[in-house]
Order: sequence, then C-alpha cells, then structure tokens
Amino acid sequence: MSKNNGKTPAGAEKEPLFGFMPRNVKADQVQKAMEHELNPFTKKPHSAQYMKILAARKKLPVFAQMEEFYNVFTKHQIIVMVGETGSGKTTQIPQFVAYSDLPHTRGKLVACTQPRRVAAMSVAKRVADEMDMQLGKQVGYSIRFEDMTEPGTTFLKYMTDGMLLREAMNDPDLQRYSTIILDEAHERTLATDILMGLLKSLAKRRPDLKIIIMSATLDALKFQRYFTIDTPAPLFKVPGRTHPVEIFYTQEPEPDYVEAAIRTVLMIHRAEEPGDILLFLTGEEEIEDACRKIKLEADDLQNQDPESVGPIACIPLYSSLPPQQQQRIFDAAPPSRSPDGPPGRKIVISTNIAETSLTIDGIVYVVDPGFSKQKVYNPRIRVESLLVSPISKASAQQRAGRAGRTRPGKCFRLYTEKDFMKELEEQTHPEILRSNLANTVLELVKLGIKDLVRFDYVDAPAPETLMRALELLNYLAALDDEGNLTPLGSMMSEFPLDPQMAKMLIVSPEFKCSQEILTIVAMLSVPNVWLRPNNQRKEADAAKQLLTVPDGDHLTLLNVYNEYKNNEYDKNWAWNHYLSGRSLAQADNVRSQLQRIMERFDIDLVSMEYKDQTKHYNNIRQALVCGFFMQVAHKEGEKGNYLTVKDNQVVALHPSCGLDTQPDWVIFNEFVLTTRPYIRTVTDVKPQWLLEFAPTYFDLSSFPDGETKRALQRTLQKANQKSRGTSVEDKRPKKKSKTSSEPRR
DNA sequence: CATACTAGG
Repeated sequence: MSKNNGKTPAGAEKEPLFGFMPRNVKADQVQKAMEHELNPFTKKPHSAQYMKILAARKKLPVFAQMEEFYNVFTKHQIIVMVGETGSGKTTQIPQFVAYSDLPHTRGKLVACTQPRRVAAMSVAKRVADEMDMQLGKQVGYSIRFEDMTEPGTTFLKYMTDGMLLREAMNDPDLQRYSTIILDEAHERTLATDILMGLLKSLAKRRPDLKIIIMSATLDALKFQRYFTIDTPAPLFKVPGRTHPVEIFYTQEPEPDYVEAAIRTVLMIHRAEEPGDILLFLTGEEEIEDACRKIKLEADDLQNQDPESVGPIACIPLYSSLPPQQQQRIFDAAPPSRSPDGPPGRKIVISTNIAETSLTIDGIVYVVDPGFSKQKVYNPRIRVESLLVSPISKASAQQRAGRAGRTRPGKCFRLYTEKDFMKELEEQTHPEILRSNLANTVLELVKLGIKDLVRFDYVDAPAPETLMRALELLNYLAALDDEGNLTPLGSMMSEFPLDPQMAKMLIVSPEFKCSQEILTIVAMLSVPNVWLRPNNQRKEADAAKQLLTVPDGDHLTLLNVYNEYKNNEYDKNWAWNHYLSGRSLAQADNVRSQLQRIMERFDIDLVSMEYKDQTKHYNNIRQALVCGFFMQVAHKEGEKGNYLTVKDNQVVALHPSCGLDTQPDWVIFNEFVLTTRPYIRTVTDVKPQWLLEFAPTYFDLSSFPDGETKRALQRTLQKANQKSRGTSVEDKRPKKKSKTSSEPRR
C-alpha cells in the first residue's frame, strides 16, 4: 500500500482514481488503480478472485501494449484496432477505455457492439467478473428481449450491433455514449456497416465522441481509409496468441467435394496423430449424409482390422439442431477400445456456424472443401436465395485457424493452391451487397438520412437495390412520393419486423383481427415450427395435416399457435405433434414484445366474435393482403404453375404448402430457389381484395399487359355489374382505431 | 412433383 508522502492530500491513497485526468491517463496510473485494494468504481475492497483473474489478464498480449493504446486513444478521435484471436481485445479494450473516459463520473456509457447475442452476453459476464462487479450493475449487456443494464449505474455496456442501431433511430447523436467500440467489424454485418456510416458523420457533430473499430488484419487498411478525417485513422495492432497451422492443398481440383471430404477425413483417421477433426460442409442434408457415410466406412475399416483404427464419434452441427444436440460438440472423443488400442477421435461436421459463432477447443485437423451456402439478392426480381458458392480467402483463413486453438494443427484444403490464390475472392461480399434493403432503408430514413444514394457507405449497395426498397416502402405508404417518412412509416420503423409485416400488423385493427395478425407475424418471425425427422416423415406429415387449415398456410400457423396455447404451452404436446417447442416458445416471446410495442402506439388488440369462421378468416386474409400485395402469384394453366404478379416469375407451390386446391390468386411469404423456384407459406386470396386494398399497385391503367391484367379486368367488370353504383371502396371495414388516419393502400 | 447457410431487431 502507498504511503502518504506529504505531496498528495491526506486520504488520497484511499482513492484509487486520484489524479486521473479524463481522456488523459497513463498506463502506469491505470495499472496501479487496477492493483489498488479498493475497486476504483465501487470503492469496495477487491476480492481474492479479482486478484487471481488480474494476474491472468496481465498475460494477455493486449495488456503489454496498454501504454501504446493510451497514447493513441488520447490523441485521436477514431482508431482502427487489429487484434487477432487470443489477443484479449474484446474483454480488455473496453475496460481500458472506461479508465480513460471515466464515464461513471459524467453520466455516460462506453458501448461495445457484437454481431451475436451470445457473444454480447458471455463477454459482459466475463468482464463483470474481471472488474469484480455484479453483471447488470456497472457492467451490463443489452440484446433483443433482454436489457441487463441499470440506468444511472451501468457505464460499460456490451450490446448487439442491431440494438445500437435501434437506439440511434431515437437518438441520432447517441448522446449517452462517450466511446463506441464496434467489435468484429470485419464480419461486415448489415448493422455494423450502417453504424460505421452513421458514426463517421456523427464524429463531426460530436468531437467529444471517440470511436474504435476492431477488426481482423485483412480489413484494417480499408477501415483506416474509410475513416479518414485529414489523414487515415491510426492503426493500433496487437498480436494474437494461436498455434501454427500447416496448410495442405490438393494437386488437382476435386470433382465431388463431399466424396473428397469423406475420403480425407478417413485418411486423417487412419494416418494422423490423435486429435479431433472439423469438417465444413454446406447444409443440414449434406451433413447428415456425410455423417452416415463416415460412420459406415469407419466401421468397415475397423472390421477389417480392429487394431488399426480407434473408435469415432461423428457429430453434426448446424443452427436448427436443438441446443442439447449442439452441446454434443463439446463431448470428449470416445475412449480407445482396449488399454493399448488406438485412441478415439471426435469428428465434427458443421456448416459455417463453426467458422465464427461456435468455437470448439481440441480441434487439430480442419477439412475445408471451400464452399458454403450464401445469401444472394437479385433486385431485378426482388428475390433473396441461398446458393452454394466458393468461400473467400478470409473465410478459408478463419477455417484453418480453427485447427490451431489448443496446439499446432493441420488444415486440408480440397482445392489447389492455384485456385486459392487466383480464384477465391479476398473477402466475402458484405451483407449489405447481398440483401434486400427494404428494412434498412426504412431505418435510414427514420434516422434522418434523406439522400440514400449518397450516404457514405463503406461499400455502396447497387442503386437498383435501393430503388427497389424505396419503391416497396412507397407502395406500403411508409414513404410519400417525395421519399419523406409518413407517420405510418415512422410507426412501422419501430417494429423489429420487415415492413410488409409491420404494415399489416398496424392496419389489422381495421379488420377486427389484430390478435390474429399479431400471432401470424410472430409465427413468421421464428424458425420453422414443423419437425420432419428423416425416419418419421409420414408420421410428421400426418400430424401436420391435422393442424392444417386448407384456406392458407398463414391460417395454419395461427391455428398451430392457438392449439399450443390451448394446450398450456406444453413442450410435450408440441413434441407429440412434430412441432418445435423451441420455435413455438420463441414465437410466444416475439408476440409479447410486439404486443408491448402495439400498446405503446395505442394500436387496438381486437378479435372478432367466433360465430362465423369464414368471415373471421376472410378478415385475416384481407389484412394479409394489406402487407403482402406485392407478393402475389396468379395461376397459369392447369399444371400448377403460378406467375408472380408484375415480374412474371414462374413459380410452384412449395411441397410444404397445405392448400387443398390450387387457387387462382395467392399471396406468399417467401420465394425460395432450391431445386426450382418455389413460393412458401401461401394463402388463397380474392382478386377483388387486391384491387380494393392495394389500388395503387393494382392500378390497371399502368399495369403490364398479360393474362394477369386481363384476369384483374374481368374481376373489375364483374364487381361493377354486381354492385351497380355501390363502389368497392364502400365495403371496406369502418375505420376506427387511431392508426386509420394514416394513408392505407 | 418433392423441402432449409448464419446472424440480427
């Protein structure tokens, strides 16, 4: 403990932060404060646990460069930081910043964003432990569905990038924050990309705000250049702590990567030292298939010569697996069969979930065929689809790195070195270039960005993608013809939903079915609820048939949720009906969150009396049309072919569709491109509803010529003959709720 | 006839 030598006032030794000048601290000051017997932020004595963790923290590479960090941080407003795996950047840098900003003395916060919820939660927990604090007090996290912060107390907050973007919508200057750290910026999620654009312009308005962009090596220069004020942003670099990984390539390109992958895994099992294997494949079916084949072949090897190879455990890994089965990747490899026998080996076969989201220790061998499923967006036909595509060099490096986490490893790339050098892109295209931007554009407009084309993107999306988004928002009446946000659009932007769904939810009280639309929207927002195990497909399909409403899949989803509720949200009931209890529970959670937002805006929660089910269902189907009138298909001929309205894509009803007939007109939730173009989650609608509830989109004077237009003209003629003088408009439900003062189309 | 990479609000 320090002695009072007369130069410092009495009692200063009891104040760990004595002499700290905000934004101008030195590493030795901070180190002393960290070792002080009192916690600088709570003034309580440090625990023994704290000192133990501190000793481990001091061994992190980033700790050795604390002085350099403070030199750069004090001098610059924006920093790009590169810290490889194992450098300790995610846990330590935000703490370093807290010692410099002293946010707790000024009512401010330090924020650190993460692309994933689990990361935000687990890092916050770790840092709370390191700082000797209770999680949710001074250190907290904020993710959708869970705000673990205490206003006025929390000064260090981990959060998802999407949450910070939401906050920016209501406080564009992000006044609460003294420093904002964007972690894992190299992943280039949509939210991180938009945040980088916002922060770059915010830096000019708020010279007191500091910004740190944390990224992997390859992208650093790009971010430095992007954040050029007069000179490029300075780089602060910290080495990682990983083991070397030896890379092997094939001599010739492999014609069948799945077959080659299986062969390689078995080769490793036969010939290489003990150590677990990680194989990357592209999807559920491929993974389950490879699992079976590897097991069979390994059994063969063992039968031929029991002493030649050890036992194996083949473990599939993809996101739709229940968490309990995902946990199996952390099981130990199986033991050898006899005391002297060859040791067992764990083989994990995974989608790219194991590339960033899940880390498996003990992997020594990585097999990388060089492919993954990636989202691609075609703005011309407004369709997002998944395609098996070659990965980028950055991805390949990330995959290889997974072999060197605990000891030196090997990575087998099932492509040639020449292809790696010449054919692979440097980086995976950022999400903003591969997505439908309807949602993002609405967020940007709400943020006050008027000229979307000239917004300072790190990578600008295709103008056509932006035009398509603006067009959709205009048809939904979220934007007026000048591109200004309407009151309806402003309300839509507050819902964590795609604009179509937000729109139909907001107008649903006019159709006396907001309870039902709320349920449908929640069910559409969660992963597929239908389970279909390979060996019980018939049983699963039969169970689904019992819950199916023949008028439309949207109504079936409503029915499933209601039955789940009638059965007291029972997981076993769900299981017995081949439904995912996890997805249903999630839907219930989403439903509550959306309900709270509806209450905030005084949107009535109503349901019509159940006397006339047809009428009840018709109202729901009409409300669906108000959101999804741009996703309509019209039957052509008798072969079950449909043409999407206006862009004339030939599509078929997805095999999972529960309609008992093939109606002339349907709305669909999703277009998917697998073995052929399908529309999925489909409901039967009446053409007069399209004309009635979406008159601008279905304005026949400007409608493209074709069979669809002629069918709509016939509908119009019939309606006019029938009602003679009673206009279609008059049959609309009476407007009542506050929301109905908004334009509706 | 024949069915799903990952993450986020």
